[in-house]
Amino acid sequence: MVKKKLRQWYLRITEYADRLLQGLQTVDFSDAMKEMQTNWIGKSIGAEISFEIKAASHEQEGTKPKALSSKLIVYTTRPDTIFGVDFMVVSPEHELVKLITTAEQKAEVEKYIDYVNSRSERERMAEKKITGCFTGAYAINPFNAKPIPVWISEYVLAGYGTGAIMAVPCGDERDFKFAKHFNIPITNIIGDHFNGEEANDTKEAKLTNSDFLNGIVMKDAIDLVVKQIETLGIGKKKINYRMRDAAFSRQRYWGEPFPIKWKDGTAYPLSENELPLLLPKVDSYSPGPEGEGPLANIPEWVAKELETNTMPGYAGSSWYFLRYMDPHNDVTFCDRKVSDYWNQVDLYIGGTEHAVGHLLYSRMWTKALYDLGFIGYDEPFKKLLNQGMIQGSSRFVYRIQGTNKFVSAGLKSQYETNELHADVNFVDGVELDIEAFKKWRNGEYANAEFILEDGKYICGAEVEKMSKSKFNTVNPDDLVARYGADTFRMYEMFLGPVEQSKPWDTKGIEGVHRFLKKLWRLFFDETKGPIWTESAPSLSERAGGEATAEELKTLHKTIKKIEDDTERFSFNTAVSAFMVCVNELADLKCNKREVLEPVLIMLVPYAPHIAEELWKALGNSNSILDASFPIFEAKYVAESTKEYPVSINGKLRTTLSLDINISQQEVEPIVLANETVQKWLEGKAQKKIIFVKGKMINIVI
RNA sequence: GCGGAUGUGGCGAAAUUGGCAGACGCACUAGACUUAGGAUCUAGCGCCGCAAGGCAUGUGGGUUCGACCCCCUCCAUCCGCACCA
Repeated sequence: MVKKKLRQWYLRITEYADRLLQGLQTVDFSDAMKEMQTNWIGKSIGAEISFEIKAASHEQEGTKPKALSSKLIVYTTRPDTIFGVDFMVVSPEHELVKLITTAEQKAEVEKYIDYVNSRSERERMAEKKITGCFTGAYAINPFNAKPIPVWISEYVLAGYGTGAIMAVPCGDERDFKFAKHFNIPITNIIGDHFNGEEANDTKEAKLTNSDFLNGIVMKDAIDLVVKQIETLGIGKKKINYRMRDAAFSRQRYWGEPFPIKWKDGTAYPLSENELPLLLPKVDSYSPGPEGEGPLANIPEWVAKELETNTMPGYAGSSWYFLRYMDPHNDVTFCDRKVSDYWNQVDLYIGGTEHAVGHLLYSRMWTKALYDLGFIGYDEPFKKLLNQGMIQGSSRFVYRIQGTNKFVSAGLKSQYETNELHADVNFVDGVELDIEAFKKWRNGEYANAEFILEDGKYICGAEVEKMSKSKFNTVNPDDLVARYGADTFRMYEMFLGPVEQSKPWDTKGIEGVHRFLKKLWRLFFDETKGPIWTESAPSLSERAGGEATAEELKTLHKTIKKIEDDTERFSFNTAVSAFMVCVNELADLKCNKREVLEPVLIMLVPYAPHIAEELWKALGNSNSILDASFPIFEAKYVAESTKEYPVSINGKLRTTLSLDINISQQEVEPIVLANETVQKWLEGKAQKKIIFVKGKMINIVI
């Protein structure tokens, strides 16, 4: 493997950082999503302060300090701690390192930089060792002329802020640990708030040891110091973002071409009449000779000096919803009148895995198009609903180290084993189908031996992301073939709240399937054929009369529930409401078109195929998609009495059927006369009777 | 470490505004129909108890006439970010 520098294009998303942050307040996203984007953008308000540097070792030797033209500029969010700075840390890659390192420290610094370079990013993140090296140089605190040793350490990142920090060990945990590790004396500027055992990042402490800031509460001192450094011309207020510009070119894959051509090493955009730039037809998508994209393999493309990188997937995914509004327009991507008409995407259902990618890029893209006047809004998605992930349920086998023997999960503690994913498709529950396992991966385990428990090989199990690499993927095609797409769709909805993740488990799918069959039987009998009836006798020989009050009550109760549940994305309870409805209609032996037809219409989004099929079976010639949603009428569900729960001291003891409009005065004597209530009162007088109309009755004794 | 979420029967879950905990479904038990049942129907099904009743929404506390729901403590699991000064 060889590391190579490649030409890359970047999307200047950092230009939009602040607006992407502001915009979050105007959209209906979950808090988790807003939090993720906010953290990713990582806005921080602070100051850049520049420090004079002197090479102290020269001074000590009595020679003239070497005049250093470069100053050390640090970024801090806590300028109020300026008098607590006990050392500086610059990143090992910082350009100043070479300039300021003293002769005495040169060897050590070089050794340290070699060490840092030897470590991969992964190692650096995984093991957080405290490492560092003194440069021999000192920065001068501009307020009290105190010399501050300058160190280098890998914990300071070159890419953030100025790549250098002022370390305040009494207020920052990492700085504190660093100071302890290298025995750097710690200045306490927060009085009692610092205990010497750990740093305290409070902003509430009154400053001590801080010259002109003494006695001022830290959070109030921040602006004071910023003003002061601005007056002195040694720094300025500065806002930083953690977010980086997004790499916007790809080499390995086919993607949209850049409308860019090169001339003498300079990139020029193609003129309008050269657009659209279309990709050539190719047979092979292999990468170009020097790790460039596939386009570098195409002579006519290269001859025109066109850019050979292609765009990443999110180039298209950032704005496709606009094209969907006006897909056949060959003049512009989407006519302004059209996008004004459709406006924002009302509801976007997607997973959180796109939180800091696609969902951030589309927001930026929309803002750019808005700025250019192509669309009239700068947020793409009005509301975002995060559906949970269907996770995989992984199975593991345990191979005894250095052997081809596998030990059943219950016995694995007796051996040194390696855990391997086994394909869930040949595990029944947790029992491994050994023969299938032996044939797996072209017989890689054909000669494996197995240590069984009770004659079975038991696998370990864990819930993980569903992924091919974990061999825990299941193919929905099998289920669709067996139960149909409607059952599959409805079962997914029935599993639980949409926004919750859960492992894929088909245990309950039968229930949904039975429901659909039961629905079917309201229309058709296995032997008799069609059994639905018409309300008006003249329309059919199967006349059933008017729908009864009970039938209409079931229907309208369901209309209300489905409307409400769908509106609040509570699909699992909506499915259950359909089940209740069909159960009730079956109990009532209701086969009336007048009642069944509205149920079908409501069912369309949940089980579209069967709804349409039954709709057609009823003799409708249009599509059920064009039918209008049934209208709820309260009169059919109105009750005249209510079964009130009666509690004594909050514990349910009995229920009473009472007039819906009964008042507290009327209730009290009825309740007190009740046999069960009398029994529980045991002759004692009640202190209070709580009566909540339409809800409950509670007697306090 | 920081941030977000979630904990309710054997299982998936419901309880929408603080007011009957467990709707609906799976699994299970018994029965009916049947040549048959991986079809359908009936009944039962949180735990303890013969019953009356008691106990139950991760733990411990608080507020309230009343808490799965509000507040505090702790525990567990999942997800995201992970040295961002």
